[in-house]
Amino acid sequence: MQIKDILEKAIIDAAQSTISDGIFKIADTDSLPEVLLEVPPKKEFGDFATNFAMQSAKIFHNNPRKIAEELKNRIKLEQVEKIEIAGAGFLNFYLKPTIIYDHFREIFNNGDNYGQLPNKNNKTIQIEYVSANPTGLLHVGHGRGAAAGSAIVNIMRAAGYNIEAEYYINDAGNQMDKLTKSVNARYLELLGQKVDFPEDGYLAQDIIDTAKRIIESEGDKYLNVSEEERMNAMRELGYKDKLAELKKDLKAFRVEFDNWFSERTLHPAAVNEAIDVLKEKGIIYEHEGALWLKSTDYGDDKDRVVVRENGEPTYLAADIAYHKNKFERGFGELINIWGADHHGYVARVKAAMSALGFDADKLKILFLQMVALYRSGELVKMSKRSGNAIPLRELMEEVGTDAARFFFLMRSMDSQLDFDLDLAKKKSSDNPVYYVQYAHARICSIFRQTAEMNIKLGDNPNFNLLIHPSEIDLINKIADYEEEIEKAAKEYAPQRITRYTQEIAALFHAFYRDCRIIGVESELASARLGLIKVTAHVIKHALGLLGVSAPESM
RNA sequence: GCGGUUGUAGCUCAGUUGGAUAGAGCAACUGCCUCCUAAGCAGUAGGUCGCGCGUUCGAAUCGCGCCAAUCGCACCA
Repeated sequence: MQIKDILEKAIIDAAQSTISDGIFKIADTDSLPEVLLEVPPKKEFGDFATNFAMQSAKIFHNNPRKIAEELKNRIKLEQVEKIEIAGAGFLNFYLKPTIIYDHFREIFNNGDNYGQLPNKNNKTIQIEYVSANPTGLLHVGHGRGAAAGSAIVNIMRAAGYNIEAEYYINDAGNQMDKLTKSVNARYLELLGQKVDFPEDGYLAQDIIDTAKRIIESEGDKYLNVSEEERMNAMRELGYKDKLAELKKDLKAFRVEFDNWFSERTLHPAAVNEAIDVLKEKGIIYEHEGALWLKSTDYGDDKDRVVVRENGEPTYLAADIAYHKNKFERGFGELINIWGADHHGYVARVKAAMSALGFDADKLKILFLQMVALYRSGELVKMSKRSGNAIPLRELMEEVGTDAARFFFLMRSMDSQLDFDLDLAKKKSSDNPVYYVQYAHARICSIFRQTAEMNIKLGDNPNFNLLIHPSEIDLINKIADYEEEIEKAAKEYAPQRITRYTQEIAALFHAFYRDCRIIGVESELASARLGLIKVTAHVIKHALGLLGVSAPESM
């Protein structure tokens, strides 16, 4: 049982005993507030604090300090050195120092497993993210989604959730037609034919690269076939090439998926079936030759077309079929990560799911605000090379995968992100990613040297020797780690972990200043080696959740 | 016009069931390498938490109104 749970229980028991002793009276309908234990903002306020007395002032009809006094007198725990009443009625708990050492010893003995919480045995949660069209390169906006999604997947798995990561490939519909026409035009052009480039085609350089690769592998054999045959070939070859490029970039960016779901598999059967079910339920109607979803019945601003006048299903129709499919796969929860520019789309998808009889609340849509790149203080809008939105691979080349991921994960998802390219490239403590990585490298360096000097960690270091404030701070930070993972998972907030890595690195650097390992007597050296061993593990583990490497030397 | 997000130190931002003197990094200024990596550490300074009203013992946090930035409001995806 964790010390927090012990304190919580003791507080509740004390509160209940004040009632049974007749000190305070409460109405039958009242229930005790939840005990909120927090680490106080200042060290002087103890190891844990609760505002329970203030929270219960109302139902006890008494002032918080009086209540706190009664609670204080009833809580007797061997782990607690003293309890103080402070401020408006805070109860501050000061633990016996041995408690933190006992806890730290457990962490130490847990070794590399620290940071992996027990499996929650939940129904698998599906997280769908990136899902960029296979018609061009991933750009930095996709990069932020990729970093956030993969970090959330990692964090939730560490928190003990069962997770399946999925990529939805929009390999059907309009944009594939545009891709086909564009690749076709570039193919012919590169082989010396005169072509009119399609008006709505994709102009970027990467399409030319795709056409080049097709020529490399297939040669000019599609020059002398029918238009139809060539277009079919261009569609499949172009698609294959684009998808391969996407996967290449994602892999380089340390992003992995358990499942790649092709939109094509929904056409036409699943799409038709979804529409038929909606028709049966009477939420589809015909108007001006098109089929409309009556999404206004479910809170949408207006009704939406699902089948166009020309008989083609809209993107929404496929998306309804896709989400229906997801619900039918029986996940406990469905999480989508979308760009902020898609927020207007939520109401209609949820409307369709509700109409189909699913619990739309199970579908959780997280939004990512936009990314703006800055170089020398100036907003960078376009890639010089491609003339288009900045490709993720250019960012990776410029600042590296570690810095790109770390910077993407520094801010909460619903803050717009200003990405400072100059800062991300700096090799100094100004650059937060180096700052954290350096802490890890420093520890590894100490281990290399102590190994040479035959300073031993041993199996059972005496951690009670770690009494310097810098040591205590570091121990406490380490002890917080699993709770931080839990919170980050619950709030889908990877930036909490990013922040945590910066904080623990700062505490380690302070420790490094104050506490030497080489040159102190061996029992103390051993305890300190134990402390930094766990520190290194936690930093590496936390960076791992973010998809950032932890180098052993820099 | 309607909707989402944002507004906290000069800059970039943390700060969730409402709690103690609102935090960090950068930039600025001042110090610290005969000593395990100075890619580091310590200190100083910096605030009407966008504005107003309300709820509360207590509000950066909750409610309402306003202002500003941004993204959206397709038979595009």
